[in-house]
Amino acid sequence: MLATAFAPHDHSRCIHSAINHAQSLCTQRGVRLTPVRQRVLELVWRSHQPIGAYELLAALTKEGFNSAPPTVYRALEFLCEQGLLHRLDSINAYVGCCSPDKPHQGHFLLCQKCHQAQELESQNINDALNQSASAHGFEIKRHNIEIVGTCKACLATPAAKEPSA
Amino acid sequence: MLATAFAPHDHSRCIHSAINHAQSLCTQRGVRLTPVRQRVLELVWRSHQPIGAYELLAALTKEGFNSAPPTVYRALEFLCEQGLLHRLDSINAYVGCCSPDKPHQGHFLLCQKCHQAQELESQNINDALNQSASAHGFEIKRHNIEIVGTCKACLATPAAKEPSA
DNA sequence: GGATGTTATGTTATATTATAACAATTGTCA
DNA sequence: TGACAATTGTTATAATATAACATAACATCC
Repeated sequence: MLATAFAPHDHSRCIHSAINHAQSLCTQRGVRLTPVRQRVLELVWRSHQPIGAYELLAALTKEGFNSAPPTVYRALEFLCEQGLLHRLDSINAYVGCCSPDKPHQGHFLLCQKCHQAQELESQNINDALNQSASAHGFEIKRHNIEIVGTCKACLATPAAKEPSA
Repeated sequence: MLATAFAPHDHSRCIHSAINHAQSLCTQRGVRLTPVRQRVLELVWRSHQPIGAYELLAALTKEGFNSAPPTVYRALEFLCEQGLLHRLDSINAYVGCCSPDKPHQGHFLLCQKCHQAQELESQNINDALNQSASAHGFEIKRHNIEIVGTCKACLATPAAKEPSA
């Protein structure tokens, strides 16, 4: 799953794995993956394209969930706290986390053309950040790394391209 | 100027230098640093603490500038395009750029305590980002690197501390 | 100087994103 | 079962950002 957001793949496995993972993590941690929380997680995982709060809200409404903004923001907050989602600040949108069992902040490649997001976990980036921070005596709490550009698949296809999953 | 946001310094020199720099760059480029644009730039440079659009708007209003949201957003857009400001996506705020003459995207240390922002330009970070991107065949257009935590000065002072400039 | 095109600003309205505050419900567990 | 905690419902509003169109300022060519 780790490096496939931009490439065609069996996305149902991503969803499945994410939900299973989430369920067992929440059980382990003694927190509750309630119906609305699980549904939000599934909706975010429908694709590798980050999704906004109000788009999620619309989807929930359509499915008959009660839904006002706080509903979805609370679910998103919970899921982010649990490391099941990441928020992408540059686009006010959320994307599923690829390895929620180990706490981390993601590094993201965001394709401007197909709008997929690929999460990276680069030790080199972490090292470089830590080095810069410590050179300034700065103690890191969290970080946000968003790299915007064009993905390999979109570079290869001159015409506009639809998201692959 | 480059490494002093978190430390006490003669901030009037930062402001002065930023404005002079901006004026000569705009002249060079044949673009206009109009009164409202220059004033917004000065207001952002009042400190190293990133400032939001509506706070700028309030300041402009107070000074008798015409001001509705588009006024300030347009000025901010211009200044960002010219590389005179950076936008910090994680806090919806703007901060002056320390080296507007060479095009770059900044890397920022954001202190949660004193709310100052320190811009970095780390070749190691750039290298690590480029390496990760090219490993995925990804072409970088721009990036946003925000590191949140506690600065040296605030780590040294147990009590709450006011911004130094 | 006046006509003309371009850039910038003024103005009104509204879209988008996010949270506060309090009430009701559900889950937990002694 | 009662009591407390966690979650969700509900209403209202705050905070951030842009669309759309009108007007004004500037440039420059004749």
